[in-house]
Amino acid sequence: MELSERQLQILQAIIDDYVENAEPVGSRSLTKHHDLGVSPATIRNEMSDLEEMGYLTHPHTSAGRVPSDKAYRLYVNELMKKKNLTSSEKKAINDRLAASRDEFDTTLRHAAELLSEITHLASFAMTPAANEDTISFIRLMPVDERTIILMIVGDSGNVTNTTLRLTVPYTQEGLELLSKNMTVNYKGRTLDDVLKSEIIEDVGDDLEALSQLRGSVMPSFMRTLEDMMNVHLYMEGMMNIFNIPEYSSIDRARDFMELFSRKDEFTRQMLERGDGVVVTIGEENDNMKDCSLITATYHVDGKLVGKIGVIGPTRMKYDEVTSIMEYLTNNLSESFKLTDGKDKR
Amino acid sequence: MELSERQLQILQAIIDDYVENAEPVGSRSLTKHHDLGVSPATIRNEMSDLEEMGYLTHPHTSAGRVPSDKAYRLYVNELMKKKNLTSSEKKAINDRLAASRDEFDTTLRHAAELLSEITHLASFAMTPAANEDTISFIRLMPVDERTIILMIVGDSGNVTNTTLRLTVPYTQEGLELLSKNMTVNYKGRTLDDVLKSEIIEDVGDDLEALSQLRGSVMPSFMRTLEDMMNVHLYMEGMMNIFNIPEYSSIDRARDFMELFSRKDEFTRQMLERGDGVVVTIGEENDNMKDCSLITATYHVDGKLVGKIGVIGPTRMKYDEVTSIMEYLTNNLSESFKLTDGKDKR
DNA sequence: GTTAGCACTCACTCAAGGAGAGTGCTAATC
DNA sequence: GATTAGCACTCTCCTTGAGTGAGTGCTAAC
Repeated sequence: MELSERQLQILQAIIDDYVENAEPVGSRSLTKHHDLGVSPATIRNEMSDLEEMGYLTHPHTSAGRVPSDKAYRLYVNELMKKKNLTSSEKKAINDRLAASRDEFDTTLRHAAELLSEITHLASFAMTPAANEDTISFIRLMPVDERTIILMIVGDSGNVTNTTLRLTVPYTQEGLELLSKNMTVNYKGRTLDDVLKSEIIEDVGDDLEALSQLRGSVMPSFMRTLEDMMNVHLYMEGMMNIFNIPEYSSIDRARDFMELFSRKDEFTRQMLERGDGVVVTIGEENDNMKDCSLITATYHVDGKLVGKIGVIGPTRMKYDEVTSIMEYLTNNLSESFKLTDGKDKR
Repeated sequence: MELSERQLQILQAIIDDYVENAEPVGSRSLTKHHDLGVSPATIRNEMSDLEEMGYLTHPHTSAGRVPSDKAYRLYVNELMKKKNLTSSEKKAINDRLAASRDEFDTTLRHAAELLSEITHLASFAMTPAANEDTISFIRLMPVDERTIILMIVGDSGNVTNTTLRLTVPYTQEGLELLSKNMTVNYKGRTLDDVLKSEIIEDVGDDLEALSQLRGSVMPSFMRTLEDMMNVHLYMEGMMNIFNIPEYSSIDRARDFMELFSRKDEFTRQMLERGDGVVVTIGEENDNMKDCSLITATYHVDGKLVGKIGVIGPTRMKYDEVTSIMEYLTNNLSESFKLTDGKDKR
């Protein structure tokens, strides 16, 4: 069952040709484009064997061969070599990410943009799942007589704020007291933990007015926590798929696009994937059985984990794409180190 | 050149049929579906006149008639009647918007979602252009020894924050001093004004350390102001266009989608449009000459102006869409009143 | 002014035929 | 025994042409 050296060589050649041209490759054209040292007839015999082993398929009798998912899997696991990015590619990545270094979500969106520009495929970037992030402090600030701002800051630097319209009046002192009170209660606890816990009616030295204020603020507090935990998903380059022969029929294109309109489901699926560069090919995916999906993880502050990804036809340049993603995630992780080297707590 | 009553009736019938079926309508089928009281031959004569006047076109000799942009314009200006939304439609809109009343951007996104769900077209919502918004206060808050949060609050309730990584150390007092200092300098000024002004090196009672801190903060401050001014664009229902016969070819679909991938350009164009419900049909648009575009404006705090919009083929149900948008924008404006009735300054 | 009748036009569908790329098998060759 | 040349066969794709049907435009009658 082991493939011979020559079979591997032929398989690689077929994959190369097919990835390039998106058309079934025949024995004769293969010998033309590659120096394999044997005649088409020999290629045919080998192709026939490879097909029997499940590495190639046949759209119809008189067509050339097409690599199967199994072939791509073999290629990804054994055959492909890491590509080195050119220094201009590296520079483009570095420049684009550096421009927005201190704005987390913007940086991520740029990463997704880069990914789709370089690979000419659809790409996405997700913020980390923040349920393990811990609360650093909570602050309430006045805007006008009926409007306040609620701000929650996590230890990872994750910040969310909401503008609240109150139905009860408030005082500056009331806000400060409640801010401190909430910070004391929740500091150091994970978002997940706080969200799941009962709302604590800490009556300690509460005044009547304060407890009213708390009552108005708590529902929004919980909602904001949830939003803070939510993974944000940025998608880029969806248009690219229109240029890919695989999706040149309107129905295929629609199917492809619909995967992404269900953002929540898509996000959930992506979260389940492992760390590092993960490649899933065709049938290996739960839905999108005619796509390949490559994800890679980056780290924030060495702790929280976010993902970026690329989606395209199974016929894609796995070597290039994985190499770019590796470089990109390393770069992101480096950017997102909060305090260089030191543990900040 | 004035159209007769019968011609208007026929034109309306043709528009109705064509909007419904997306197929050129012939004289015979028109008499079948509408009670016009005349024979197909008469219809043909009238159609011929209408075509001469530019209200109808002919894909080819032996096909039925298709309304021209001019016909839709006439329809929108003269013929169409306002549709009343059913109470269940109204309820759906009210419920969906009420659920997120205090989170501005979320509410807007929901509005766009609603719009595309009801109309089955592509839709968008834009936050107001905030260059006229004035600064209420600025605050700097510590996170850890190298990280602070910069928060800018506008008088309209517009809040933006950024996490900054400092290369210089800071003190709590330094942050507070700088916050106050910046607030005093910028309070009441419009974002536009501040962005355009030179960075003021207010050396008054500045310490050396403070001026260093200011130096690190100012570039991010400016960048954050810019972000705050930026119009956010939420697009929904792009997938809907796959179900529209006009865009059933991959090329047309691609052209359509490409309009939206250029978000900045698109936003700029939309900002130029007038207030209230604005309908532009086919050739009346600068690009997207085969689409119609309907926009409507909502108000925040009676002052800032944002837009929502719908894009589809010129063949669309103008009466329904405009009615829904009118209802929706009224609802949004109502939601976004900060302090009911009273002027808050 | 309206209508019936009829010739004509044009897109669309379907089947048939030819071209081209490729396979699979067999027999000859190295 | 592996490799190769040769050839019949298969299947898609493209083109062509005939047939169909919806619709118009014109003319003559009402």
